[in-house]
Amino acid sequence: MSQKSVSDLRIKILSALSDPTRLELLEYLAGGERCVCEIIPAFSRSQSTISKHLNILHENGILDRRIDGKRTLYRIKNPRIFNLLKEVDAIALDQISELTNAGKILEASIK
Amino acid sequence: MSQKSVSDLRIKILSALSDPTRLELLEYLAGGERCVCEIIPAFSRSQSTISKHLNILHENGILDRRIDGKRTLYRIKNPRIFNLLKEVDAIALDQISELTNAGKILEASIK
DNA sequence: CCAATACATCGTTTTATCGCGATATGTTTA
DNA sequence: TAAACATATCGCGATAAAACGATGTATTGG
Repeated sequence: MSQKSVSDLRIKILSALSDPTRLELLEYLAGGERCVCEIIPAFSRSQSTISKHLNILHENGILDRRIDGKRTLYRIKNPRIFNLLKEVDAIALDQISELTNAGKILEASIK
Repeated sequence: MSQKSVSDLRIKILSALSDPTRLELLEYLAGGERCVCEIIPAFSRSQSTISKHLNILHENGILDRRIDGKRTLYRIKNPRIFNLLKEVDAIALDQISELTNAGKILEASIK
């Protein structure tokens, strides 16, 4: 049995989210469950690449998978993931406004 | 000028956090500003490795750096980072209790 | 039951990341 | 100003991750 520790899971969750395509997939799936056949044409990546990214998100407990006939449907497993992403965005926005402020200060000091 | 977009920053922040040593560094720095000379002996990694990880956290806007004489001090730049980590932990804990529940269900079905 | 559809997986190439020792840089102390 | 100290950076080998086309595996419609 693969012993699960919070530390290991933390890294896995964060790594799973550290990829632009996977973040876009999550945003896309924020709209609800979707089959791979819908997802692929919505992205400018090969079928195998999308399949792999979906699988990574699934392996790391971010997405749930459900097979219906010849289709495979993916959905967000735990909506908490969006709280997490909101926190990331909050920090990103802080970083941007920090730069903006630095710009203003510089601008003011030039006058 | 390196155009900053929220999407880019998101990935950078998440990538910066996707490493066990860097997460440990953040936990260590939760105790407040520390100089590298204190940090290094607290970790079982080479000086160059720790220096690099600190630099990655700094480059990605997670840590602030301050030079005082021949020492360099690092500190958490934005305490929001801990909210982010709390959200990650919440998801990790959900994943663990999900497994625990699956175990209980299995256990019950055996009886 | 054969062809088509929907995905997953494999094998390969390219690119990034980790860790380390060695070396460079900058600061202070003697 | 030379030695010592504190830290960053370089260069490299090893490992992992990303992308893609090709191939494998179910499932279903005809």
